[in-house]
Amino acid sequence: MVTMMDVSREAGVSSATVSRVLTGSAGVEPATKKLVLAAVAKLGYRPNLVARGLRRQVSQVIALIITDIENPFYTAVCRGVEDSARLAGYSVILCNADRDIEKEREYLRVVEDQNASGVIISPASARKTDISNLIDRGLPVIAVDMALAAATGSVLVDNRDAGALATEYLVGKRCKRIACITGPAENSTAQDRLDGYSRAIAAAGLPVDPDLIIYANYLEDGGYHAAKDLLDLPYRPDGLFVTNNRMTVGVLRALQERGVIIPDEINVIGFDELPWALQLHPHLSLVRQPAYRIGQEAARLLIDCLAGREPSPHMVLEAELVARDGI
Amino acid sequence: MVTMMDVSREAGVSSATVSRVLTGSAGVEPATKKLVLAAVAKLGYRPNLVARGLRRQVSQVIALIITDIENPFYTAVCRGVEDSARLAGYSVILCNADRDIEKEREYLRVVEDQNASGVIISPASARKTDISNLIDRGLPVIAVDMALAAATGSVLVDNRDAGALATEYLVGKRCKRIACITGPAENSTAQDRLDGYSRAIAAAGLPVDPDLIIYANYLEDGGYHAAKDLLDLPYRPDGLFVTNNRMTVGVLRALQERGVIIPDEINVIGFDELPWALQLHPHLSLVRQPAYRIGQEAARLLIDCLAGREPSPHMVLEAELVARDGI
DNA sequence: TTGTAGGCGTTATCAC
DNA sequence: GTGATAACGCCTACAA
Repeated sequence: MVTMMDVSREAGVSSATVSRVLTGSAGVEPATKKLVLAAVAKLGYRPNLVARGLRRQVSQVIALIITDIENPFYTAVCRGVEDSARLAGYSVILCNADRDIEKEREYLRVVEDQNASGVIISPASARKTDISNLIDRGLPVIAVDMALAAATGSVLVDNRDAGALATEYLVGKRCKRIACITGPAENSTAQDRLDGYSRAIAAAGLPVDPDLIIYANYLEDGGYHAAKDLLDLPYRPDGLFVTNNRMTVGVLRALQERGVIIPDEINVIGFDELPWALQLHPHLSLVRQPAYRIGQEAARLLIDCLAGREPSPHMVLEAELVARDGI
Repeated sequence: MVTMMDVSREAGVSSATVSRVLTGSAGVEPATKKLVLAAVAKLGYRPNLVARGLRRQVSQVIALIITDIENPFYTAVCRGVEDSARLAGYSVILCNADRDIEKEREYLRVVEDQNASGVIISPASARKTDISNLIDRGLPVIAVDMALAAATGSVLVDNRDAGALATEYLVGKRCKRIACITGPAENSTAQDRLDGYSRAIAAAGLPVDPDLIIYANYLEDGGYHAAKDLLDLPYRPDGLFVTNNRMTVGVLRALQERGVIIPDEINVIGFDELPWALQLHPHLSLVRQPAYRIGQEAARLLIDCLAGREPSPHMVLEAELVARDGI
């Protein structure tokens, strides 16, 4: 390994001067600078990030803690974070917390021990996720996907509005019995989307029927069983809002098994991207969060915080309606 | 932050002794040890991993460089790596190289600068991916998904056998004109799967028709256009082997647009998991690599190498045929 | 403008 | 068995 000492010897200056050149501090004679840079190039020197991290007390690493790496929404967020961080010279540690509050807690500890510069997190729970240690240490934490009271900043969509947007689409399709399959009751994001649904139902003058609201687990099987239950009702719904992408897969399977055709017998609107769905299911509409951009902006916000910028780092992005009324 | 010095003062011993207790070195009086552990617990001390990394010259971090984070195969590998690494007390830096040799190179540099303990990589190219720097520095590198001559170890399936397995399935379905859509010509894994196809075609006594072999880009649009081309042939194929999952999505779309029914008009076998496909396309068969296990084993192998174990860390796993002859 | 020196928190090598 | 002490590679007062 080639160290700063080697460079300084090669250039005939002290290591302090090398450091100054490399960190871009002012006050180095241009000639000296040239000398140093030549030595750096000649020896192929690259700073040891671990030593730098120890000295500066922060690494150039940001941690990204996500909820579900098998969910395309979160992978898109990842890409956004990664691309944005990379441009700014940061590395990303990715941690998949798996909707598991324990695993998440453990990762938050690791992040602290590794002296990450900051954290981007899609919390497992708005209430239980505890970032106080990080905040106390002065580490910036940006929440995505779910609001977190203690967070330094956040990049979110208004999930109530998004839920209302989805529901209004179904209202516009003249649906009279609109059902909603949402996530776990303790999940605030799921609750918000459901609130939006309720608001839109009320605004349309439709009756709110508790039978038409089902809480499920945000996974395929949850969507599947919920859809089956809805299809078994004495009066079937003619519209269905599913509040996440993986449940939408289960819903499609249930409909397929029962031979129920979209949009003839029921209109369906999902939430968040399923990369293949738009290709293979031309009648499935959806409300889509700008996942990649959420990641990008979160990283940008975090890096701004690290640089001491950004007074109010809270950002609300718009969810988009992808209406697909047939080919 | 509470340091080892704080602990040593609390316990009334030197920091060297604290270190010995914490690293489990032999030769510490049980009574002293108890004292130290009590102090650690009381102060909530946790070692600074950065300082340890600097001193020991290796971190407890392994880097995972993957080809495509939006491909469910790789995300499953990720989970395997992560779960396995976590159990052994390692953190994972995830890097998404995006099939881009430049991006991959850059990540390999970052990994070196961060003093990762080792690397697991699904190479962008068997020829161009250059890990010699890491190997020279003594860092173990485990290749997955694609063989890499210089790698310390590897976890792979035999892609020729897997390709043959897929093709034999179609032969068994009495297909007479079997096509293959494979990945980029310079991709050795794609080439291997194609070789397996050719071998099986020959073994079945079927003619090898160059029109039935298409090289595409491993992405949805590539599969889509390739399938269209095949459907436009004067004599349509009655069997189709698609060598990766994302292209399979494109193929399904093309078939759907043309109204071609599986398995009545054509039998299709894909490669690698599409989490939703098994649910929504009951007639789509596939050959599946044990993605999660590949990740697990790769991490295990790497950690064994780091511990100085594992004389020949090359592992070949079996791909599995998921035959779906209808409900 | 440049050099010297001390320390970030840990571990390893000596003595004792 | 335990305690000083010197690194690991870098950055930053402070001095020159």
